[in-house]
Amino acid sequence: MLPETSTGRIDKKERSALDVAIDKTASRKRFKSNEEIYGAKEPAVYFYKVVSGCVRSYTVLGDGRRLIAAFHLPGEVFGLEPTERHLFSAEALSDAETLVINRNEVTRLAARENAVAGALWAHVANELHRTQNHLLLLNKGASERVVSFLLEMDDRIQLSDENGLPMTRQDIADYLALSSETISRVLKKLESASAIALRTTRHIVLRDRAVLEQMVT
Amino acid sequence: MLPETSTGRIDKKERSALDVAIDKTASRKRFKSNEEIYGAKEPAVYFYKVVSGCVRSYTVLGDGRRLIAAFHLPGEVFGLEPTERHLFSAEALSDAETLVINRNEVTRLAARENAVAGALWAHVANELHRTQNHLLLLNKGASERVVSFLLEMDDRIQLSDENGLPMTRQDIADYLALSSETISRVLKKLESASAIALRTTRHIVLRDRAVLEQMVT
DNA sequence: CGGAGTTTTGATCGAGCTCAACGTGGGTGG
DNA sequence: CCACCCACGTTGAGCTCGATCAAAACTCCG
Repeated sequence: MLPETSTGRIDKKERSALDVAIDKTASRKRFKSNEEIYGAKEPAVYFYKVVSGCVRSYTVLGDGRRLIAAFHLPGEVFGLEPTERHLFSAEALSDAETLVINRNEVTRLAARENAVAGALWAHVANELHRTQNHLLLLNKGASERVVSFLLEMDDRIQLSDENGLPMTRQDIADYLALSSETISRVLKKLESASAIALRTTRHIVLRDRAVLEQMVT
Repeated sequence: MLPETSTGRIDKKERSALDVAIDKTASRKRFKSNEEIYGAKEPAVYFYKVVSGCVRSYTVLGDGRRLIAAFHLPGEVFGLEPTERHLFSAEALSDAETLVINRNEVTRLAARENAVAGALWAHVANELHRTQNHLLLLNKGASERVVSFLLEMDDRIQLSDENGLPMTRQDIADYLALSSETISRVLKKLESASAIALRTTRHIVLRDRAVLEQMVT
């Protein structure tokens, strides 16, 4: 028990234990661009694993602004909340293919198989870690937020000419709690400083990772 | 498994299961005002339960600003991270008495007793829920943050003439990511609107909860 | 090509920060 | 018991960063 992932990441062994559980019970489902996968406050009957495409988890604040809590890329599990109801809504960013898993089946399995229980624990721990990082992010300046985002995305997908961002400027803005105009301006500034290159709007290449990393402090 | 606390709160049964575990193994330790309990990145060998006084979990950002992640009041458990090392530092706000629990002992117990494992799960789930709320908080205006804080504190301790806040303005500021000056000004404004009364600096009374609750939206 | 959604760019505005000065109250030693 | 003291809190003035508003430019498809 208590899988002790010092990095906060799900490690290989646990991931495969959960994967096995998922493969046993999952069915496949496709979502079109901007299609809702589930809404906040709905009973969390299912959770999901991204096969292809990209998904956003978000909530709409009282004043109508949208806060994106996370982007979910292929291979990642989302919607597996420790509560009975979803806290966030989820939508496909682009056309997306997912595996749909019945939550109860997996939790029943977890009661018998320790490895699965460990994987679930690790997943929540990971989620907590992510959220804490997001919290720290919002206490930084605009440039630092954008740079953190770029570095994070470059870790998760390889940013290159062939491999662009799956999300719009507005999505980035809502993730970083900035306006889309500010995203534009910061990116421009980073390009002028030749820390990045903007091949097209979606294709951003990190030119000087060292400089970028030292900006986030 | 998966204790399903829809409120995100640890429910009675689970709390007592963890309490029993704590009572079996805990020793008592006192900390003086502002004394460090543990530092960020230290191995998380122990976790704690507040008996009396108040504790803050915080981190210091790159630019020297301090972000308080949580205040821990009597009865609450803190330092029980899902990672091998503490993510935050913890200090006593005031003179505080705590129970110190060896983490391994409890996790070993959890491997055998399902109720204890459930309590641990619930604790992390609760922590996640808290952090998510904190995240949403930082996307609101200054007044809304302060009001949210007051309502939260009134839920946790009864704010009254006899029962003041345990923390300074600066602590509140670092929790809400505002300056202490802004805290002062907002409190003043709320008093002028007779939504609250400032008996002394630490003794704040909520006069019109309805108005306050409708401010946070 | 054309048209709608997205991105960029510019100009202005404002919430909250910073810096500085002043007030206050709780604790300590005489 | 009082006076002093020093950390804490309040108040004011000006500034800054990023939001907002407006409009032009680009891009992706039909």
